[in-house]
Amino acid sequence: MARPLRHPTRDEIELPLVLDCLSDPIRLAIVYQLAQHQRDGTELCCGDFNELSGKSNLAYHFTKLRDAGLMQTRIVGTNRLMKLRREDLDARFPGLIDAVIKSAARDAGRLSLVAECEIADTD
Amino acid sequence: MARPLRHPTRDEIELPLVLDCLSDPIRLAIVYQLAQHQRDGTELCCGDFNELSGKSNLAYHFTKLRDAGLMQTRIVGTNRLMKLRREDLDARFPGLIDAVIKSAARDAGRLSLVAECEIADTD
DNA sequence: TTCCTTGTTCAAGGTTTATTGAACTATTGA
DNA sequence: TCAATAGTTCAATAAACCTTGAACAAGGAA
Repeated sequence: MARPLRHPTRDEIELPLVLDCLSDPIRLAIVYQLAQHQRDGTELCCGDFNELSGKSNLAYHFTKLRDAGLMQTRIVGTNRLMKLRREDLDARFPGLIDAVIKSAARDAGRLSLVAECEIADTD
Repeated sequence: MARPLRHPTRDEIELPLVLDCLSDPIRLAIVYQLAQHQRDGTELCCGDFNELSGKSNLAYHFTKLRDAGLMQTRIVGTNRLMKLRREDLDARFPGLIDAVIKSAARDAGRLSLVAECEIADTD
């Protein structure tokens, strides 16, 4: 399981692939949650998204997000810690991720960006 | 041919559908060209995109763009005049279209946003 | 009217996608 | 060593997607 994961370099990140990733509701929710937790420096692991779908389906979406250059994954023990590649994305496509995250936040009601229980406790 | 075309209202425009539209290279090129010509108030007709693909394939993409709320089409004689729904999009998703257009412009080389001949005469 | 132009619609095709469950690997902890 | 945990990979399936060409509809010009 310690196979090195391939990530595209900054320059290899392609706009259509990024937009395609963001156009899927589950992937948008993943990116949204990564963006939220990025602000306090937290990395998330696969299990943190279990409310969004089944494990194998999530693994499929994680691969797409990693291949498109949206997120970085590092392996720590039996966990995968993931974070948004914000600096790279901002450098390649200034303002894009920001606009998407903010637009998603405004439409949070229709988009189901988080699990039901997480919506409940908005303390 | 004078059937009224259905356009979603501003509020009905959905983020995932918009991003999905923009993730296809042909549709991104259409939106890009609409955005360029919008600045001088020009509307474009279907034929203006003939270099991008065949007519029936373009009609398919036009329908998707219209259904997603990205562009408005009005019928004038035997032509369809199309424009970007910039105000509606900016109201729903501030900064998004701008970031996408600018990112596309930067990557113009890889994206083939215009026909070969148009790239040639950059006068 | 007749033809030409503009553009849509339809059916068919091949491709890619998202989703599932079962089987598997690797690490941790008892 | 053994079991539990975290996550991947594989095969299968149904749905959606993009593309093509042929047939169609409507307006403008001769």
